[in-house]
Amino acid sequence: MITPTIYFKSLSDETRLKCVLLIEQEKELCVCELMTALDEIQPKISRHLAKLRQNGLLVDRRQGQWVFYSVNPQLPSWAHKVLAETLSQNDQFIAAELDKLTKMGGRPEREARCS
Amino acid sequence: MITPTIYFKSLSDETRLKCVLLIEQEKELCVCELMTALDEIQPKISRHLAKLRQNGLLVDRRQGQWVFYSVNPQLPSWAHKVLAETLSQNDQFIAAELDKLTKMGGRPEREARCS
DNA sequence: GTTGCATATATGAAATATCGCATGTTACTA
DNA sequence: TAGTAACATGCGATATTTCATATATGCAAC
Repeated sequence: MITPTIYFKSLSDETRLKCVLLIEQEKELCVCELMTALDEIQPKISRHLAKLRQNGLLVDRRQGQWVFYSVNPQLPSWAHKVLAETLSQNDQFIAAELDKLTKMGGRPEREARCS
Repeated sequence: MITPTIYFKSLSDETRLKCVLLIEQEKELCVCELMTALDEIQPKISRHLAKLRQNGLLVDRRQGQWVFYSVNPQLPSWAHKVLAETLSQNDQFIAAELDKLTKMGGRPEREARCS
């Protein structure tokens, strides 16, 4: 079970926090979409996502060449409420990133998840 | 206004997080009470409280020789809900500290605040 | 197998955070 | 004014985090 310290430490970096909030908002995003949204190089995004996965905040699924990340459905409810509450009152915080995501071309197609 | 990044960075250290949650629970605590509860030396507690004050999470009031810290009433509601939600589902996280606080002798008397 | 794209990780340097100790400040008391 | 208790801060040492670059891995198409 994730501790409050590990949880908040995971959210304490701006890149990681924006990744998590974008994923919370969009349900599922792959590395290349986050690269475009945040305008950051691939290893940087990948490394932060790895930390978020190791710390239990995100889960990933591979579909062909893409790896999609989503919020871990097993997160305790307080942890998920923290994300939902933060997102609901901070649209400005990820507005520019969501805009770039919308304007991005060639986004990968999703197949239905077996969930 | 506090940014989500600064807010979560403030909560990312275990000492700071426990201080904030204890204060949220007890409404108001002074440095020496937090020293006892967390069993940490005074400069360490004081420095973390200073950072929490600088980042806008806490406010302080001096009463005689004591300085009492409480949660900033001007925190945006999402930020306060994060504290309340975290506290409500993690009693174990600060149980030992609350116990030491209860057993502490010679705690300072509070005077009514002019609020 | 080879090429190409998406993603992951290793490495080491640079930046940042945390710490203990010593010292400074403020307030009460005598 | 001197002494004591509570709290704050300056400083150097240490630990942790973040970063860019380079390289490795996994998958699909040919």
